[in-house]
Amino acid sequence: MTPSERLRQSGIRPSAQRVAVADYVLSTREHPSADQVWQRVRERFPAVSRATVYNTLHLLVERGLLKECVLTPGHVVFDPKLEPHHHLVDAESGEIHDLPWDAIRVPDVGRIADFEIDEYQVVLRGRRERGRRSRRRGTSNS
Amino acid sequence: MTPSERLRQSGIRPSAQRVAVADYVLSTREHPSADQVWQRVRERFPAVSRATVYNTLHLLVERGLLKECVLTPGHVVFDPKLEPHHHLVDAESGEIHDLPWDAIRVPDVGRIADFEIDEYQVVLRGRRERGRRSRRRGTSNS
DNA sequence: TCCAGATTTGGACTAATTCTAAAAACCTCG
DNA sequence: CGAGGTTTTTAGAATTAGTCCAAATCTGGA
Repeated sequence: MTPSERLRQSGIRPSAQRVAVADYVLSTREHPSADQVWQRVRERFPAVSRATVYNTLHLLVERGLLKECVLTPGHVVFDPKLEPHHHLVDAESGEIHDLPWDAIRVPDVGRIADFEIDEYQVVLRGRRERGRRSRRRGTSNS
Repeated sequence: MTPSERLRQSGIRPSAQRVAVADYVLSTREHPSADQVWQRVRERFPAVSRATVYNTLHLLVERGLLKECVLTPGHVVFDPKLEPHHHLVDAESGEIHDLPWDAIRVPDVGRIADFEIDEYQVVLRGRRERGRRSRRRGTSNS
């Protein structure tokens, strides 16, 4: 399905600007920030304003076509992968990698205390291995 | 151990301002933001500048006395609990709750792909139950 | 075509954080 | 104590990410 069709399906009128944003952000695996999206979109559509990019991103999130995630301080990024998955942050480069849901099986957390859990994910931080294969216990990053 | 002693132990000179910050932030369970810390500290020490509070918080994080965490967009908070644990975010109030490490047993993630994992935690989002006990599958929040 | 509503725009505005340069506090040694 | 050097603190300016706004532009339907 084309981005334009997806927009229409979600009740979003596919204006040229929106399609330009969607074209990029709904297919990337780069976990871009809003400003990175703006940069990208301006390459092909130099006139888009920042406000339009922000508006569109929020619209896409609202309609469930895009996910927003915060994994590192002061850095909100967007992720078009809708299926549940986990995230691995490279502590050195800051790069974010998706991990398939089944890579880590969390015993089902239907409820915890008196909370009903809407969603959850494991967030991992680590660094690319350079040969040495030590292994450490996980620690929370709170 | 007093906050002042802990500072000294970590090689941080315990100035009055730093002690005031540490007194609060190293013992709270509120997951305060930097500005909340500033508010708090000013109650007892009206002259502290915001810059000092930020400096001190960073120093504490650097020396490992405090953890910084981002769980919601545009909201960095601090957590003095150093032991590994998970986090549960109340989707309605935004409140952050600590979950004991053993509340969720993640099968050990020593390595994933070619990454060495430094730390990890499960981040959950949910809402306080009001009677109805449906249960949903977890979904990532990416 | 014309209109009402939807969309986009640039710029002003805000909030959070960092930076900066000067002032204040604090050691240490004589 | 008192000078001199280092560390810390301070106020405010600067920066960054993001929001808001009113005006201009566009669009689809009658």
